[in-house]
Amino acid sequence: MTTDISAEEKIKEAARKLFTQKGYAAVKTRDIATEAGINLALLNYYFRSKEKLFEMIMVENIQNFIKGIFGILNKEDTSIETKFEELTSTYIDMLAEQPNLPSFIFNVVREKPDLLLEKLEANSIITNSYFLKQFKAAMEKGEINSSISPIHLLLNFVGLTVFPFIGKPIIQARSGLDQKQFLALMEERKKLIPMWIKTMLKPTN
Amino acid sequence: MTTDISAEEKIKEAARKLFTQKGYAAVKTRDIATEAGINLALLNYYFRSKEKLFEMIMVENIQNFIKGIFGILNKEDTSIETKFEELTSTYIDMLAEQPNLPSFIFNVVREKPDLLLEKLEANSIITNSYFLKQFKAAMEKGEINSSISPIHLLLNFVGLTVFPFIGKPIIQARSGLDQKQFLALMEERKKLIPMWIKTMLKPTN
DNA sequence: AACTATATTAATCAAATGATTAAATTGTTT
DNA sequence: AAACAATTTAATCATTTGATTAATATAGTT
Repeated sequence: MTTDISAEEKIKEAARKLFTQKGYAAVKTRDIATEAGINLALLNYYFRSKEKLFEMIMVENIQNFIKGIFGILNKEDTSIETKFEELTSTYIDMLAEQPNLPSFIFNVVREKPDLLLEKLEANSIITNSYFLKQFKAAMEKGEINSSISPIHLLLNFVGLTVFPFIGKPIIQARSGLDQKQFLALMEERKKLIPMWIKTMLKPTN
Repeated sequence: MTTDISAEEKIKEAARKLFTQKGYAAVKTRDIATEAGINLALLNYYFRSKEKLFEMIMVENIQNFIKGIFGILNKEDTSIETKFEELTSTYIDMLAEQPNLPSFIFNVVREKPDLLLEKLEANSIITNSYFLKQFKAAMEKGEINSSISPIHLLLNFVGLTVFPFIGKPIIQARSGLDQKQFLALMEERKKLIPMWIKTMLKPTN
């Protein structure tokens, strides 16, 4: 017996699924209504407009995407390496459950550039983090390869972690990996990525 | 004096620009007509339908994305390391000129999953390449770290190279890098990425 | 010039789409 | 039960959107 969900919830979940999968323009209000199994008018009754509904989903998706980072980046008693291990593990678990979050987010920038960037303002998570202080300190002490700037490191970490999920549909189609095998690969990467990052950070002497 | 371009060309270029930027559903035929400065009916006169026009652009975009790989992967007289250097350089140059090709391609899979994957069938570039033979041979000889499978390597290479361009709008907005600075960073990566790949490949003894 | 094929335009169509309305149903309070 | 508010529905609107048409203009051919 499926728990009795309110119409409002049904709409929101249908909208989340479709918007996250296909973006804004490709999803029609009638698609959402059908997916939710409700009358089209209820969408406007509860959420005023398609636009408003989308923004709501978008904000939640962004929060899902960046929550979990904050705590890790600001721990004062873990090493840089440990932080990368925790970040990788947290991210891969999250992406395994919501594999098209990254595509969604990068796509909002394409479809509605202003909208996302404006909502993203509040996000100074990284620049204000304890992690960054820690990183700079290690760099001054010469414990870190100074030829790799923090921005390269960030690009690398996010690229290594997030990219496989963006490319997932193509990868699976081309390689023939099924869902299980794909997840097993990602599980492997939980150990591999921090290792790779570690070697990148190692000072060249 | 702008060279006199035919209406057909104007439409195609406008379509390429807009579709590549925003995907299929978000672009309206009238947007294309306006961008091209032509009468709406000409779009259908020359290209039958929005769908046909889109497919044409898509195929060309995919070809742009994968051309250039083939030659490099099948050279019989270059080392694995050299191949990665050439791939990185070729790719970053190409992406610098067409930064939203990756977003476009990954997005087609979202909007029209069947369409892209069907067109992608012909693409067995990697699996049939001389590179793969070379790679497997090196692995058997123990010249390569056997804990990293070719698929991880591919994910890493593409992730490190392509991801920054997918994330470009967000990265620029958050970091304040201008176009010039961003390109300088990517230029740096031409040397860095092959180096990182190299250390990933190094056997752990 | 007369003819023909091609290119271009303005006007219009039909379907799709986001949104609203008024009526009907259900739920809650008195 | 009566009265009221909240929810849901079917019908409808006004725009948007992809596409077509018929008329006109342009260029090329005889």
